[in-house]
Amino acid sequence: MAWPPHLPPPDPQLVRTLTEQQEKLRQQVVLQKPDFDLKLLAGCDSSFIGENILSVFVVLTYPELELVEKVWHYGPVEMPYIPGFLAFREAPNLVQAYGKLERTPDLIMVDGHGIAHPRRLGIASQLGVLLNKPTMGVAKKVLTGKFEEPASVKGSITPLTHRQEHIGNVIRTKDKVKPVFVSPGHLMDLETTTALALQTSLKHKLPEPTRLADHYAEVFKAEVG
DNA sequence: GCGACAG
DNA sequence: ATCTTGTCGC
Repeated sequence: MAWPPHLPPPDPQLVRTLTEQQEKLRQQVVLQKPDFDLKLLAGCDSSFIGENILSVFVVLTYPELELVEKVWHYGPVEMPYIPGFLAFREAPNLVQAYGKLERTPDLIMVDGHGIAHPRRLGIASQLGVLLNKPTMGVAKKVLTGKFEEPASVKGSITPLTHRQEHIGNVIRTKDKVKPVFVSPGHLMDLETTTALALQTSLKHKLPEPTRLADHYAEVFKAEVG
């Protein structure tokens, strides 16, 4: 994979190392119908402040979707952003934030892709393996694959495919608003992932877990900075 | 060879 | 992700 024109050219040696690590983690990813009885649903997101990263985790009840907990962790960013290797930059701090939760969620919705990734290991999948927890990815933009624009009415779904594989779905979670790209991360399947993304999308484009994590990332950011 | 590229 | 102005609609 090459890289966007506006981004600093990644170090070839670093990319080689990270690619090897991704392969090992990818082999641990499990795609299956989740076996949990969904009661607590978490959402996570990160924001940046200079050389530091602020990661947030929120936990909501299911199916009520009431916020019951929110935590954050602030630390230095060790890795540069390289398309396809986002997890190496954000996952470490997300794991630290996750450790601060008092409650144990049954599933985590991550801001980014799951297996809808060039090597099938987006940040949602990688985080799932690191935490040994069911995860699903909800991204605002496509990274890999082809798709048709879903109809403009909420609920419209279109498949995201890559190399003959159905790696995710493009979902219109709100009328006339750009769709989101969802894919299973770990210990999840595409069907459940798609259903939950829609079920938890209320009056906004993003499902509640991810939307609230995104929201509190801004709130905490103001408190920290 | 020419694009495209999560956050 | 972040920077950054005005503008449209509920």
